Amino acid sequence: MLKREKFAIFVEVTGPDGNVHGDIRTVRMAKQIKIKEIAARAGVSPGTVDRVLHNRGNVSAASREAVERVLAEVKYRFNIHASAISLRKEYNIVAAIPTAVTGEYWGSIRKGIERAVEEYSDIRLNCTFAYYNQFDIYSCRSSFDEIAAQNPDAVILGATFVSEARRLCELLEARRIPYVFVDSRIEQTRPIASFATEQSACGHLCAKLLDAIAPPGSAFAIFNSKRIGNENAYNMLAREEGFRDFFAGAPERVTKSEFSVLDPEEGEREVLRFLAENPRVRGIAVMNSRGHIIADILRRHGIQGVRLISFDTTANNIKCINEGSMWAVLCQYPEMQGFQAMQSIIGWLLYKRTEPAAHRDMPIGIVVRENLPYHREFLLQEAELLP
Amino acid sequence: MLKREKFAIFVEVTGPDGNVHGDIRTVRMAKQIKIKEIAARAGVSPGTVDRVLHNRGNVSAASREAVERVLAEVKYRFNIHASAISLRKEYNIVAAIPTAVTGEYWGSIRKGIERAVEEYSDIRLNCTFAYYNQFDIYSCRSSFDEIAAQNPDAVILGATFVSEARRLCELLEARRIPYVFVDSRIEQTRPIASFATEQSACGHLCAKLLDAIAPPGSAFAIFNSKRIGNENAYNMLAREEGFRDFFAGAPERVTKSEFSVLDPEEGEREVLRFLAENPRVRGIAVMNSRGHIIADILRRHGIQGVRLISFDTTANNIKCINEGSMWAVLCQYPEMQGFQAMQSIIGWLLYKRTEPAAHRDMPIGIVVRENLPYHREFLLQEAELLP
DNA sequence: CTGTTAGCGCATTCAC
DNA sequence: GTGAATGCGCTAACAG
Repeated sequence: MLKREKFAIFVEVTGPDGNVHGDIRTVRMAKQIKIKEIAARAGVSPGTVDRVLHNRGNVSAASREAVERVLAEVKYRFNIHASAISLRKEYNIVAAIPTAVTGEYWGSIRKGIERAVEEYSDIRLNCTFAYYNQFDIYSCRSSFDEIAAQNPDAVILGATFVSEARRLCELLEARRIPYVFVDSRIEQTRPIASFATEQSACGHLCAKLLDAIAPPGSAFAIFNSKRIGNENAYNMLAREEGFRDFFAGAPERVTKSEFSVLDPEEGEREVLRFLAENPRVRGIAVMNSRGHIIADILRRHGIQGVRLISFDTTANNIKCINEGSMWAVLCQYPEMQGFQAMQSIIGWLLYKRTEPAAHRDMPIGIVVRENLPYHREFLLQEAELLP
Repeated sequence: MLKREKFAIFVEVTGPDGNVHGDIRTVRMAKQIKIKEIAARAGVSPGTVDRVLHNRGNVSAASREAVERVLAEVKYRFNIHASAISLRKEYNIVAAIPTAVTGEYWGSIRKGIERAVEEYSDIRLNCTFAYYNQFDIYSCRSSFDEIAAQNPDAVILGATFVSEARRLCELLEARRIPYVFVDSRIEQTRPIASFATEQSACGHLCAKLLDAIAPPGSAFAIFNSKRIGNENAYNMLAREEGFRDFFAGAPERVTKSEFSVLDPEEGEREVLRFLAENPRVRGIAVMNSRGHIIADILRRHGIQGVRLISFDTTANNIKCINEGSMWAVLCQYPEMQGFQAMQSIIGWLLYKRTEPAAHRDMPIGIVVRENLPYHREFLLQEAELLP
């Protein structure tokens, strides 16, 4: 009834009813070929194979070809453990990002980077964070100059000033220093990878949700904080574009307003005035993480029936979601961005993965009160393999 | 203006306006202590330290104490690379799960498991899949018996028959074979980890969404497929409970119905009849992955204004989301579950992480048409470090 | 240019 | 019980 082979290969199980019930199959690891074996087959020494694999020159055309011929037949993969263990180089990596406050967006990106350093703690990584004020081009420039001065092995860039970023990228490319982007992608640069959310899709989604949850025919407002926040204007504009695109057939349903963050009382007056003047508005989109400010105003003034959606699972926003003053936040998984950015650098530096990876769009998470308790910024469990 | 030390430690950048603009700080890896060093400090040999660390006996009380004293002072961590490389054992792992069809729920779990095997390909893992028919207790029993016969090093269990699962777990515990659950957690068992979604929270979320997107005062229906599907009844019941809980204040708004899957034409008649008899129903929840069947019926009959939410990003459901016949699916990240299950086994077997991990609730994803293109079952990029 | 060799940190014999 | 010795697969320095 049970056919069995050493460690089960294929088994059919026939039950009392005469039917086949089960099916067992084994996925066995293919035996990995080693450098030594490749060397033997190519008639060269392991050292030469290593030189070919890492493209580090000093190999005659003949040897190279011999090795490559073997390589073409077998599918060789580095044993990352053996690599890591025999690699004693220290890597200096700089992350130049806007000031990262714990619990806010850039703080999460930083956390993701730090987690990667932790996760790969068997690799000697020094990570330097160079923070700048994202509303201050001088600080950005100094920060970037400093990076150049450091001459690091790789750079992680959270770029809010496009021109400055381009300048730095040129410099890095000239020095052959690899770099990756987080939270952005900049044309005419050649990062080894970039991680960002498709902002207009976020705006589109935001509109879709507000439209779905508000009474038919409602009007909607885009609220932007005035020049202060923790996001760059570029992202906000792209989101707004996506939002308006959703209502392209009825643009009159979308209004836009601004509110001061620096002067909260003035901001509050602005918001209340706007709502009084626009009674058909039944949904508000705040295109950055400052939605909690609006939520507080709505809550304090007992304004019902106006749904609010904002961005990023910051500490403040989470509070609002929980107390019901905000309907949803859209989440960009900043921790994942940071983690993956560092991962791609490790892949490049250590494992010589030298083709630039395509840009990666991050998932867009929808977080409402009911799934908030299960939401995780960092979606793979942290450092699972660390003892 | 720039203070610098070897590789930047702290830098303040003063701009033309006299303000401080930047801030640079380095996170340097703490130097890890090695077994050799511990041995030296404890006045024993590396071998002895290893024996203590792995609890494998043949150590005098005196040596053990000496080592443990040192261990208490320093925070030692195995170098996973060195461990992995010097560990040449082959591990046989069995995954006993319901028949896994690619593109459906259990197929994704399998994929996650396979990805983990792939990702950790430097560890010798053989994974055997023992599939059973989740509606057939005989097949489950045979499958589980086979597992016992195999005497594997660890087991992944997707358990739909509680009694059978318990019986197997007892057996495994007696033989000290570690096991983990995916998609479930079963009382009175002691898995080293378990990964599952909080099903009643899913139901609750489902209700919240339907309520939000349907006109005020709408009625809602729970549609269940009759005894055929790819989910176990237990999960469906828990979801229903959560759903009803949301409407606890107005239970009359929730109706329930069933439809045949085996006989599609009959199923269609049932659905149409139900909708005709319950015109106030403006939202339908299908508590398993079979929502696409309802979606097709609604679409083919041009029934507008009834929102539909189902579970799992199966190929069929994704199609419906895209064409607009389904409003959302709730997603349980099955691939992640499979991946993490295997990860926790690796952690246990190789890195001797021996405290049972707490149960892990998976995130609950909301997938609508607008964020579908960015949705990823497997949220950390796949095999990023593989060459 | 190329082969040889000495580690990397840990696990596991094998003598003592 | 315990320490010394060997090897895992790969990298890099060193002779030729």
